[in-house]
Amino acid sequence: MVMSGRDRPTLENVAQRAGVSRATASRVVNGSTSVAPHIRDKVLNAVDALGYVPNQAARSLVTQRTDSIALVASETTSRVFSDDPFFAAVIRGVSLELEAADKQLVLMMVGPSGPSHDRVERYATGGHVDGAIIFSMHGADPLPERLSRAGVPVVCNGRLLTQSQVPYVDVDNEDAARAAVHHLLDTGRRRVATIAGPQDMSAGIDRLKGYRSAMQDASRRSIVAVGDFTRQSGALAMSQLLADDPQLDAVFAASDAMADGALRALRQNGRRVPDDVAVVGFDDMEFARDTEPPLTTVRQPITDIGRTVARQVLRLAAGEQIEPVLLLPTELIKRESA
Amino acid sequence: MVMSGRDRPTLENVAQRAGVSRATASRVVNGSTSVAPHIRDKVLNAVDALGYVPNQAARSLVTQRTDSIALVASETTSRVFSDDPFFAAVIRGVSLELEAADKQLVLMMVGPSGPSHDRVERYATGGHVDGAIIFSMHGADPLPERLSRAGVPVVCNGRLLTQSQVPYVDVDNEDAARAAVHHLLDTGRRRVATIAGPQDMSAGIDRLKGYRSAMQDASRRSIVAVGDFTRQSGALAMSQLLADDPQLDAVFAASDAMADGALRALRQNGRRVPDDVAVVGFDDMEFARDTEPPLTTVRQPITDIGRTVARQVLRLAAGEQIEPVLLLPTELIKRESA
DNA sequence: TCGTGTCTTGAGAGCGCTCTCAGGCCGATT
DNA sequence: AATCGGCCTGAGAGCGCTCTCAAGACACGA
Repeated sequence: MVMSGRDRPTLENVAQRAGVSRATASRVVNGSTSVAPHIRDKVLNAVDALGYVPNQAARSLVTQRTDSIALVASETTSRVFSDDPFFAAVIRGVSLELEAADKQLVLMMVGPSGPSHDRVERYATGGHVDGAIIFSMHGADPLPERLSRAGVPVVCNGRLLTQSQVPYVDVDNEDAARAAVHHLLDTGRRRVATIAGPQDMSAGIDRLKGYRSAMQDASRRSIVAVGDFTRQSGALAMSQLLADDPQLDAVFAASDAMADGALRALRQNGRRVPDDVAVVGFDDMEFARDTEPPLTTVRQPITDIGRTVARQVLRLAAGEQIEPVLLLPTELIKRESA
Repeated sequence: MVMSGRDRPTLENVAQRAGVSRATASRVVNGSTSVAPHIRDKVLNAVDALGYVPNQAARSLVTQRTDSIALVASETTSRVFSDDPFFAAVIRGVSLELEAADKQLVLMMVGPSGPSHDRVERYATGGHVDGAIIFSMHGADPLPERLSRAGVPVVCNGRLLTQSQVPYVDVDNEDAARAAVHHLLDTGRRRVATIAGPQDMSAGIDRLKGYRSAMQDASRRSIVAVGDFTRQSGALAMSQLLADDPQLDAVFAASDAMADGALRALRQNGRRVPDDVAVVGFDDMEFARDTEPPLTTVRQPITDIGRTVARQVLRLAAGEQIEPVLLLPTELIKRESA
């Protein structure tokens, strides 16, 4: 078995070439200020003459840090692996932030609480990472709490459904949904339905709650169908809603993908948008401005959520206190569908 | 700075508790067969009594392996971070395969040959990973070659545009495109246009080449517009094509997202699909069956590509010889758009 | 001139693990 | 009964790095 790194230069080599001790070479490499300039230069020269790169394993062994953060995502989540690019946007944000801090991103997918669950738990609690970001949890997943209890800095994306102190970053889903529904009501819609997200995820639950509360405020009856954030489920739910209440004149979908599916279903059922039925989505994904008609939707700053959650976990790993809950702002983007 | 793992049990502790030497404990943990069963049991008991998890850093230090593989993706790639879920599907495949081999996935995004490029290179050549998977490269990116030359096992997704021996996994884009165009011609279409992908990526180049070659075979003139794999670019390109040749009766788009954009543009220009214009896409993404009309498209096994590329890099890292080029099959999925 | 304090440098002890090597035990063979 | 061979086990040497601690160098004031 040929190892690529067998002949990689070590700090010892660098020190030798520079004519200093290993300790001094280490100081230079790690940017200590208390090294005489001319010695510093000698070491730096040696470093790039030899193409020296520190061995992370050796470093971790002594520092007890790994400089890497786990990003745990549920593989089954439709938001993660379907035609909803939510996942990519979050990763992007996380990645940007970690890169800036010179940390690595270790991606772990977990199935529905199967063996891969244990694997993640063992890996994370095993000190392989300095912290973990968990997102798109379904149901009352015990993972965040467990990791946290095991001493791993954990920050989640999205409110936890368990009783738990694990900090999280999210938008105010309930409030945002309420705003969307109010917009519909304010523009004269009477029979407003909703296509809710999965009811084992906080985003799904809270947006439905927001819808209900807004409808209650206006003394109107709720008309609900549940999807799973995908286009297909949106189309299906829309058909159901139409069957349930052919008179409905507006629908609030808990994701843009579902809203897009709904648009299709409406079209196929001969309804004009927004003339007959107004549609509001949620996310403001890129494709929302290209649907027919362009989608009025609740923008949430997905990449920012990724960045923020990463920043929080880094702070936590650095021993800082962080806010247990951080809610990022949303904004209703008015286009033509409502 | 409180470290979570400060008091984690070490192999020494396990050995002590089991009343054996550290060497024997190590043997058990690593599944060596030459350990007496009753001793083995004692050690295993100690392991889970203490909740022992091996320290990866220490292990790496001596084995010179890290058990992790880097997945390098170009951040600018529209396929990666737009409404095209290509990225997620590849990751999924890679992840599945690595998980099965108990390897970690380290995700690295690179911008357009900026500082992040060096970072990736340093990191990978620095022995932090056992291998690297590179995908969605733009232009003549020197990264794969450099890493490979530095002794890092590298496998790419997609043909390289540089002269290079770096192995890759892909589909036969040229051939697949040819098949798509032939289908159009065979069904009586005369003026077949194409919306090509970016011409600094092999997938873009090769699919265009396939289109051209099929058109030449049929002695027809090429009608070309170039997009960047996104919906928006597809819509734009379609409008251009329509302006260039109002008589066109078919279009082959190099991605489903662009095909979807094209469908929209066609609709907006009053063309019926497939009656006036037939449309064929490429990818067979999930949404392709829900477009209006459902999209005829070239299916490529994206998740499989991810799996395969992961498998190849693992083999390479294990010192095996691998095929320099591996082409996975495509299939023309006929739906209603053509 | 000598002592004191400050600053830079080097020596060396591990971090937790794997793996080689040698020793010990035991059954088998002559 | 003595010797041989095979199989387990333990001792110990590192892997490459960081960090503590002490020693050396130097400037300064008394």
